[in-house]
Amino acid sequence: MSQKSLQEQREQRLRNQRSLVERGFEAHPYAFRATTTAAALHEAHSAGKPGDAWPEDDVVVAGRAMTVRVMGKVTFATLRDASGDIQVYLQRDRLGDSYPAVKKVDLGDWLEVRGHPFVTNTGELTVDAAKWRPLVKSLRPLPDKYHGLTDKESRYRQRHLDLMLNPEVRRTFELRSRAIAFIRRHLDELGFLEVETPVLQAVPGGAEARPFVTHHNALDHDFHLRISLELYLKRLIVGGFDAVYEIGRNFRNEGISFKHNPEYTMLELYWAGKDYLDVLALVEDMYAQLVGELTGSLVLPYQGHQLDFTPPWPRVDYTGELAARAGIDFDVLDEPRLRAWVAERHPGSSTSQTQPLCEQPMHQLVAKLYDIYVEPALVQPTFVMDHPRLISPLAKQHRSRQGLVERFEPVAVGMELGNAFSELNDPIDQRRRFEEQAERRAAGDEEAQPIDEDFLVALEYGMPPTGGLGLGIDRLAMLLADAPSIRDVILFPLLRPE
RNA sequence: GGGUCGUUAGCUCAACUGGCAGAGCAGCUGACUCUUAAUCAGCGGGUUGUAGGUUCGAGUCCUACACGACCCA
Repeated sequence: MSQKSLQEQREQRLRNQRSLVERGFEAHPYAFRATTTAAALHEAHSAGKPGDAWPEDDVVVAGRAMTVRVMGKVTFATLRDASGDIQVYLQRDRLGDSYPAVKKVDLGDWLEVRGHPFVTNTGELTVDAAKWRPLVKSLRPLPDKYHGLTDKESRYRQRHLDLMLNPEVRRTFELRSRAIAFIRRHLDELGFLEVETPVLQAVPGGAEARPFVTHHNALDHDFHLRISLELYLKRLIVGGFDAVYEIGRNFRNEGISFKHNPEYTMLELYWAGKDYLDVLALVEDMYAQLVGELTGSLVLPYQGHQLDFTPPWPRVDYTGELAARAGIDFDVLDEPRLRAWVAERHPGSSTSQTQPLCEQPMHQLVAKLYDIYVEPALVQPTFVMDHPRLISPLAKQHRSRQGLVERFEPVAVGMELGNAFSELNDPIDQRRRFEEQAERRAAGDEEAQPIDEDFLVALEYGMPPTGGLGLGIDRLAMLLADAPSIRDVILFPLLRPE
């Protein structure tokens, strides 16, 4: 880290800072008052031609100096603010005594420039400085001004540099932010109430995942970081709220991949009086409106695909689609026949290190077959409907189909975008499901859900018929930004400490 | 978890079958009143991810480790 070249450059920059102070500038002024932005200036003068000038237009711009071209008694610099880049022109004839200090400006410094816009001979909108001052010095050199910062590890570890050097990265995170704002606005207009539920939970439930464990000293008790928001939000429906949502962080103690980060953001909503089909309509509608408003089209280019979000999206049946894609000509929930089929088609091919696929518990077997045959094949936005009961411990028994529940998952480009049910509100049935989970836990399945007695007691007071939804915000952002990895839509993705 | 690839100056990258570690940008000095990857002249900057090993000699070969990327599960 303390390489000589870097150290020398830092010392040089500190000398330049002292030199600026000696010339009467503040090293660290307390505020700046830009009257416009780079983007606003470009928009205001988009029709300007070389030689045009607006001397009556007195503007103040402020930004980071990304390039500085000193040509003796004249200097051009490009300032970058949050909106974009604007060139400024500093000349001795106009600036007089304050001009020589321009030579003490280093790449990366923030500057404030007051002047009037004009268009250079080569056609670039530029602010002709009547006055300037440094706002802060960068003590470190910027990465290569032409190639920028490309090393992915550096980009994730030093996101500030990534944002500085790669404007499209900033746009990605602006897009993510606007998507979340859209969702809030949309749900608020539908009458939903935004709430907050605990991150620290004694019994982590609502999903099948391994939790992070932490410790509260004063209570001398271990807590878990939440793996979902579900069980607390349902308590609020029991309590009488009729439509609630939360956009918050979940923490799952599992591997990292292009579509998994251990902490990620979920929208969950619960809607009294509604079933899963009502929720499906909401998802289809909200996704389409959101994509349309944020990108200007319902067809989204994503990694070489053209994803069409125009409603209605195709609906496919979970078990039916699995049978069709795997080439199974019997009921996939017929356990003996399925095991025999798997033993033949996937002999010994263990997807985990533990046991052959055909010997795994039925719920894992079905889920893995779905992961192999169905999910990767679904490219266009699609609703996968009516999952097996044995992989859905919180969803309500299907009103007309034996062994299935009322559940759907929106899927696109092989990624699960969300998960929704007609919520199970029969406390007796819910206890039975939890007990099944407990048995799996006892058998060594660390992802099986623990029994949440408090939640069961709450359910016994009567939760009205309710539709619920979980929607992955990061994956939504990936689609919107055409980002190949979840790390590209999380500002600070989890990395191993150096 | 497995496989493949990567780690060389602040940044982006070179360095053939093992033979003096280089370039561009950034930096320093100087010139330059419409430049824009400014240009021109000159100069400095390295524990080649870490620890071992082989060798007369290792950025290069071997082993282990660290971190990362991509693919697979």
